[in-house]
Amino acid sequence: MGGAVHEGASERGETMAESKAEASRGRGTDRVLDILDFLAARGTPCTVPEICVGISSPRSTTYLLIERLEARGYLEKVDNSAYQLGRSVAVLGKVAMKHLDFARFIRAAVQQLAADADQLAEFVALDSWKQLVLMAAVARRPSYLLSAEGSRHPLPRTASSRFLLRDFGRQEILDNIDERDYVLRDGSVMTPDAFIASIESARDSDVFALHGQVDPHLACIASPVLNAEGRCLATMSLVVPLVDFEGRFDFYADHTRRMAKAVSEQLSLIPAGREDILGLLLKARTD
Amino acid sequence: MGGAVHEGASERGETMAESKAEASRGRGTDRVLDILDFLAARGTPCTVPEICVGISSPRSTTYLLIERLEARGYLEKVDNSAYQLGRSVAVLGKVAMKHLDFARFIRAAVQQLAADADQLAEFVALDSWKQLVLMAAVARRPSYLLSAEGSRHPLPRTASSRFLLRDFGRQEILDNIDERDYVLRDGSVMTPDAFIASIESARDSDVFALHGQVDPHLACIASPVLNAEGRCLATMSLVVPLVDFEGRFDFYADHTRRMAKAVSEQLSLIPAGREDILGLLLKARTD
DNA sequence: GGACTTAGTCCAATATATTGGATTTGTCCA
DNA sequence: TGGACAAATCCAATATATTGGACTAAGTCC
Repeated sequence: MGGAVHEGASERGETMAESKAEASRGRGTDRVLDILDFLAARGTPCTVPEICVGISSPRSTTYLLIERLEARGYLEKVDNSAYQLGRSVAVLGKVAMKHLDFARFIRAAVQQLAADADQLAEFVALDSWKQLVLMAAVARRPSYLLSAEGSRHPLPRTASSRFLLRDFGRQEILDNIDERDYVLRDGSVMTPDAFIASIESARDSDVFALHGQVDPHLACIASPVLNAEGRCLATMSLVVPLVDFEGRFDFYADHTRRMAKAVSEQLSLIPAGREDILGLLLKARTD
Repeated sequence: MGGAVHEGASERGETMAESKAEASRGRGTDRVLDILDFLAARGTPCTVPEICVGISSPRSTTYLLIERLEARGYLEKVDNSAYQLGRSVAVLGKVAMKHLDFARFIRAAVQQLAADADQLAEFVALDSWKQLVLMAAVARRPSYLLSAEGSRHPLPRTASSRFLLRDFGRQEILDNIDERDYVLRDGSVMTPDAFIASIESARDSDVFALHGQVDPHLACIASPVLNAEGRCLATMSLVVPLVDFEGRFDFYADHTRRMAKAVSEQLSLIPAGREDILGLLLKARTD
């Protein structure tokens, strides 16, 4: 949505403009939720005009609704005239958190994936331009693998990075990744262009596998965790000894994909660009 | 609001019922927030009919609004047909919590009170039919006082209890308080009836003081922290050596009252009967 | 200090959200 | 199986929430 629109010929343009577009009225209930979602997505206080453009609603309506939300403690005015989510929302969230334990759900998913595949499973996100392992679970067999929660890896070495970097611009990627990170485990060097190309090649896939990049004896397979708009928030990933991996790509891919989808549903409403919320949700201690 | 209403004579009652009440239409935006607040106040999943009576709204409207809320992740269906607050609300709450640190505010208030009065100040709630000190702050002078965060005291000994028990029924109070708790510090025994009477006597006050009950050399003064409906959620309290207290009641009462009011504003939207939310809010670790 | 931009308020016209009640669907038990 | 009750859906009538635009207030910039 929002792509460039082909302009009609100018003489026709007038005619089309004449057609009463009859933009239908918005609904108050939707607008109220739009306002809340918008402020959550921003994360910083916003003025009423900012909110107006952010949710594209008329000024009169917006002022009215914001007044009502403020009266009920859903919004609070900070400084002079910027609003942010209010105490009612905080209380509501606390109550919601009692039932909804995101951290537990994701951990269960990681453990399930580890059990299903009988391999090391990870839940991975982007942090400071490294791959950060947020959760990891080993299968029942004892694992010699080094990956642990909290560990960071250079992005070009990881399968997950192909999805995690998908929504960044080429230049941004080139600017932020340390050039030492392009040195792979076997000592060979990947060119930034090859890396970008690799990211592009994964754009339309829902799994991506690397063999021997992290470790010469390991394969790594990842599947993206997406929000409602299709932005990649994180990945589910398996680390598999090459000896197990041969000829079983589909098996591992299927399980990884399935769990990534399940987690995506849970996290689908995290707004694009607010992956920090993911961190907050995982830190939740609910009782 | 909600006090007992004098019924008119029965024959007049009919006449009044006849008057076309012309109940004006409700507003969708309000109803949406009503639903969220109601579910937060309940804390358990509710069916649509339950919500209808809970917020007294027509069925058709309620089904419609709930459907919209569910579509946006603000509500989730559990089991077959009961709803509870959804993941959107949890995310919203997380974001709101970044700005709104209730724990910090209350702690600041307790410390302020301690500094203003130059005495031990406490933020106190009811827990398992004891008085629980949730937060405490000492004035700049070193204090020999024993009170500490997490400590529990028998209710009849405390000034705070007169407010904390205000909204409970006589029988409930009698049933739940251990009879040993009626033994005061000096060894004398307060009768349950005297305790109930004491609670009643404090009902219309916004401060209550006890001399020498907790300790023969101490006075204790408390002021209630109220929610929007006037329910007592907690108290702000000062513990003062009797030697300092003499002739300075107004000074201590004023400060205690003022801080209790300030905290009340912060907590005013905690629903009656959900004091557990207070615990959740205080535990919030926001970064 | 005057012109210009941005923020906020107010109001009448009308598109539509809300509503009661009828209807259908589901559930429970005899 | 059927009868009774509750839950959920549907629908037309109308009360009203939404809206554009006019208007005022408040900054901002030369």
